[in-house]
Amino acid sequence: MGRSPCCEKAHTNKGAWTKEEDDRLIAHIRVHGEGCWRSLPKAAGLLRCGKSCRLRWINYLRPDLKRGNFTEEEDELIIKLHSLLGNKWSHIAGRLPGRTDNEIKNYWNTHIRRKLLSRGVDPSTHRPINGQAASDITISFKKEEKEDSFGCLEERNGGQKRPPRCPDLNLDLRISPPSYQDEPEPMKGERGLCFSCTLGLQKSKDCSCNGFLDLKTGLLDYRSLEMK
DNA sequence: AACCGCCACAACCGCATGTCG
DNA sequence: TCGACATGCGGTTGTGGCGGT
Repeated sequence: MGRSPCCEKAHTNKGAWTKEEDDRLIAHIRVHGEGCWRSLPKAAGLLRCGKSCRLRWINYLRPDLKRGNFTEEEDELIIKLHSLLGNKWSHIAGRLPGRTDNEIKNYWNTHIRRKLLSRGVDPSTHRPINGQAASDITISFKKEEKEDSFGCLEERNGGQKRPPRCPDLNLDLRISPPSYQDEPEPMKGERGLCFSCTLGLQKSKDCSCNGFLDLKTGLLDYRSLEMK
């Protein structure tokens, strides 16, 4: 279907935002709130397209953004979430309060990729580059389980297998720590993890433990538990 | 001082998805 | 149900800073 351009390109500024443009955008959103991005530039007196305004606000001007370096804990959390979700930056960002998808995407491409490569891990598959079986970051689903919160398990309909509904999710992945089904009970103080928690959905209604990603800093944010 | 290459990150682009009449 | 529109998302590009030569 044909689409009109998102903005009148001939009459819009491009490139870096000026302080004045930032101030105008902030002032407008303070008064009118977020939304109506298409009409916002005109209303705010900005020669920018709506998408540009939205990006600028979401990625840099929002008051709740956490600027500055990523912590080691954030690094590891991003790696874990990426192993589960792939390049779903917005979903990953939803679990890192104060961080944006764009920020995480850039950080991944510039820092974490290199970090994983230096560990001998393929950043896209999270498997060892030398071809060995992945040791601790893989996803596996038990056949008995009916469906996870993302609806990614195989379903059986009249005994027939249906393909997973999340073809873009690497089902060869499993997140550690592994289930204890074939292992001794966890040591006192160690925790087994329910399936919700292995997906970073601690405290969801399905959580049956108090485990995974329970960072001491309380970094996790469950605003976006509902996946598309 | 000038040049070059690399890196980090801000911003853009095109497509997908959601919503509404 | 369909089309138009608004918004969101992920990949890619552009650019400024910095260090090395």
